[in-house]
Amino acid sequence: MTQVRVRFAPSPTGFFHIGSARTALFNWLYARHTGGTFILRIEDTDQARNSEQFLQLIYDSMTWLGMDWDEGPNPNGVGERGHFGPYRQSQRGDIYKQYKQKLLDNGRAYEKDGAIWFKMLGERYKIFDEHRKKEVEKVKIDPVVIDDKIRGKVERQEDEDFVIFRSDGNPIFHFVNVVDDITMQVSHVIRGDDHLSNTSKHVRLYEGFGVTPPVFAHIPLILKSPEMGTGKMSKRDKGALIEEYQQRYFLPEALVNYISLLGWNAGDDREKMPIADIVKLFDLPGVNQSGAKFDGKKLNHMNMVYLLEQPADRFVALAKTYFAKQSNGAAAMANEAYFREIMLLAQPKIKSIDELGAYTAYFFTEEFLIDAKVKEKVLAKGDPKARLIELIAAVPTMDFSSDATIEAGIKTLAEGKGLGFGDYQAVARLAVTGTNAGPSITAIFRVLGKERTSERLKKLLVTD
RNA sequence: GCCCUCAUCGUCUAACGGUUAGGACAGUAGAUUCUCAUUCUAUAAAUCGGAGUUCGAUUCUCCGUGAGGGCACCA
Repeated sequence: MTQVRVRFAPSPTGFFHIGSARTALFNWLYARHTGGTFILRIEDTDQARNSEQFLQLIYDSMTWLGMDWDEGPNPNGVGERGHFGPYRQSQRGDIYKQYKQKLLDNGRAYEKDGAIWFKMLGERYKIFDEHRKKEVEKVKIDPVVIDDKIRGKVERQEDEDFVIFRSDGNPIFHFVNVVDDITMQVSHVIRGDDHLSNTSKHVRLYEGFGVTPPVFAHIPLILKSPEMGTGKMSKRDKGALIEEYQQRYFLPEALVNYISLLGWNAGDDREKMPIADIVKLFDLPGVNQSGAKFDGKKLNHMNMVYLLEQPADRFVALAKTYFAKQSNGAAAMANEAYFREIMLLAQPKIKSIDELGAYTAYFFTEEFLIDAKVKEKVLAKGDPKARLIELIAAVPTMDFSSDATIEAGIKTLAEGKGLGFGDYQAVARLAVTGTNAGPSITAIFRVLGKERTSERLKKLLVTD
């Protein structure tokens, strides 16, 4: 068994999207599963569309998702690792020239109109192509048979010469892709289904170089969800960009877990599982053949499940990075212990980190908003004003040392009036948070302290 | 138009040719907690159509249909 060498070969011509991430992930998983090598190769031959910004985004996204590469440019873009470089196609011009010459020398390439064409072998004839509205020259030739690890045997006729070097001197994708895979000794090409039709070209190129092609494995595409329309997921679709999840403070391991399930499963009912288990179980024959529609709701759910089980320290650290980026810096500047206490109250209640701001706002300012609808609702029920007055009177003598003592205090008050805890809860919550949602009211009282609790209760009474 | 690929609940997916076609997300209905969220319980929901092969097809074959991809001096 030869050593597994796989590569992920993005081009820095746009945002890093979920389809790219999944292709990268399947390559990475296969490398880690087999103990092979994962190569990151930058396909930046399209000088008109490349950008340094997008190149950096590739490094950042890969790193954030936890997909480390054994060979390729360094994550900071300075220098590189591995012995098969350079790993940026823009720096491999000499290698391409050399390989172009090989084809020129062995008669498999020729020049026409300033471009270099790859020559198919066989009897030639001309035919008018209705689709392209021009006459094309075709070659009578046997179909290429691709023994795909995921799709099985696929046959396709490749019966036209094609350009491998543009007249401006730059090589074309098919050519560089194959040359790089040869020189980097790539053993398995795992890529999107959209390349399946190209593969016959690639096989002919390998043949032209006299090299045995690698194993191919074409994974199904990620499609738009029904509400987004039809077709494959594109960079313009909502939820398609990795960057977006990073900015929304999704947990990368949740995102990785979710996308691993798009076209693959563990073989049992398990869905949420640590990356080590996915690595252990992942294999090419287990990959599905049909396209998977993207479901943002399931991803949200996965993220929530991961968030709930985060250790306190990691959650608080995540919350800190989130608040540090918010325009209102009050939370980020808050006392460490106070901040931590609040975040841990919020953790079991929120579905994503980016809800934290709104969810905990009232802890960090006295100028929090009162939700008008909630207010209307709460004030319409029972005699909230009387309850408020009673609370204001009772709070100064209550024991604020723990949730339990506060609960006892309110219950004592309630019992004295022949009422229940619930009769005070809603109006108290409205007064101190402005909402009808949040952690337990006793915890909020305790964290706010007697002073601020009293102030807020009084404030509502006055403004009411 | 030509070529390639695919086809199980709305969505992601299980099911050696023999199951009451299973799980998860999203629905719906209840229960629980001081609110909200979580959680729990219940519930509805699928084998694209037609031929064949077989004692028996979700599963194998063919034909339709539908969906996706490709057909560049883009990657």
